[in-house]
Order: sequence, then C-alpha cells, then structure tokens
Amino acid sequence: MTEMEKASPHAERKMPLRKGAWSPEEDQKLTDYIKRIGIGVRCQSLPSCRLRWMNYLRPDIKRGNFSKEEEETILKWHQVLGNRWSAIASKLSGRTDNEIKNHWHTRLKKCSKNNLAPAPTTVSDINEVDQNGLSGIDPKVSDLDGSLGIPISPHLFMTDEYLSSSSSTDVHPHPAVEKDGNQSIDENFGSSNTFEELRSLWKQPFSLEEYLCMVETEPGFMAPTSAVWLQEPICPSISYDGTGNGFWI
DNA sequence: AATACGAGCAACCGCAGCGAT
DNA sequence: GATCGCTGCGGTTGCTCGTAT
Repeated sequence: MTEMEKASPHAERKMPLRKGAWSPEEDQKLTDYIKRIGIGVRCQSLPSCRLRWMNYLRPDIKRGNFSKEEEETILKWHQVLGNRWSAIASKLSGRTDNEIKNHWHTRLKKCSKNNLAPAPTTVSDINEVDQNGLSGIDPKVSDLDGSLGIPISPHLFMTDEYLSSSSSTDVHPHPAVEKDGNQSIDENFGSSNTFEELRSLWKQPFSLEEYLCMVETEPGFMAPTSAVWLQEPICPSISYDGTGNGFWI
C-alpha cells in the first residue's frame, strides 16, 4: 500500500483521492455543490474540501493585499496572542488563519523583529511612510490599560502586585481574566459570529464525490437526517440565488 | 534568452484537545 | 476512567511566479 493510499480512506473504497492544487473545474464543482446542497453533510473524510472552502472559496473572504490597518492589527494581536492564527483571524473579517500566517512569515515577521512598521506595498503606503516616517506602529507598545482595544493576555496580569496576593504555587489568572484565555478574549472583544457559525457548520464532514453523485443521479435527494441543516442564512449580505435571502446552508 | 534565486501562496501533515462510547 | 475517533490548529513543504544576473 502506498503512503497516499494509507492516508486515504477512499483508497479502500476504490475512490482515488487526488492531491495537489485544485483546478478551476474542481473549485466550481465544490462551490456549486455547496450552493445547492450545503456544507453539513456527513462523510468520513474530505478535509481538503473543507480547507479549500474555508481558505479560498468562501464568499466572504477578502483577496488581495493586506491593508496597512490590517497589518497593524495583525502585529498588535500577535503581540497579545502569539501564534494563535485562528484567533487573530477572527479579529480580521475576511481573512483566514492560513492567509495571516503566511503573511506573517513572509512580511510581518521581519517587521516585528526589527521593530518596524510593515514595509509599504502600495504607492499610497509609500507616500504615507514618506510623510510620517516609520512610526506606524511600535510593536513594543503594550496595551495594559486597554486603550488600544487589545485584550490583555493572562500572563500580563502576573504583576508583582498581583502575584504578591497569591502564593507562588497558587498562581491563577486575574479576576478579569477567566480560566481560559481564549474565552476571555472572545468575551471581551466579541466574536466573529459569522466566522464561528461557519466553522461550526464544518464540524459535519462530507464527501463531495459521494454527494455530487447522489445529487446528480437522484433528483430530490436530501442529506441524511443526521446532518446539521441550518434554516437561516448564515451571511445575510450574501446572496447566491438573487433573492437576497443569503447564503443558505 | 536562459538560468538562478527569492518571495508569496496554497496545500499538506502531524499533534493536541475534546467529546463520545 | 480508559480508549477511540474526530476536529481544529499551527508548522512545514513545495509549487508558481516575478526578478535579477
């Protein structure tokens, strides 16, 4: 058995799983499928479909260059959250964790290391830098008073004052920070509802090929009852059917 | 014009956490 | 409480494209 076959449950079922880049036809097929059928259909494995949709095909994804504001936001949040890309992504609507991670590694990492603002990428950026110098952001700035709108990581509460009120073996977060840093941040600053809803929808895996086949060969075919089918649009501003009713799952 | 190199991006892989049994 | 399976996430890889030589 080849490595690829080992990795693919479909191999046993004579359903070869292709790897590599997605073709436009496959993208279209997947998009059409999701438009018609939805996302929440069960199967044992097709993580690549989910990944492709989440990172590339999703209609609310912004493509193209990161704006200066977005870069600053990433830098700020990275200061607070570290490499928690999904958490950072939730603060930037339309950007995926993968995209942010890539952008960080290719550009912002250098900026952060050198304590510099992101290098200008557009003519307007260059003009702005010329006028203002490289003072766009100082990654050393912390936000202890929350004035920048950045939540404080639990470890930042381990001040002398706070620690003195606890024994060294009894370190626990500041009352303002609940047991889970994640949750605290989301509670304090709101969550990206659409993103989270979308994410939860994907908890139900599906087999594109299986269901495309069912849909095409059996008119009226509906997903199994075990699947999660939302009855309301997850993204009211997006409409595929021209009715303005949104993107239905 | 051909080749080498580097940057950017998409996709893959493996692990940790969580829920179900 | 232990085990198993699934999912989400972050790190890494490899391909593509643009630029320099």
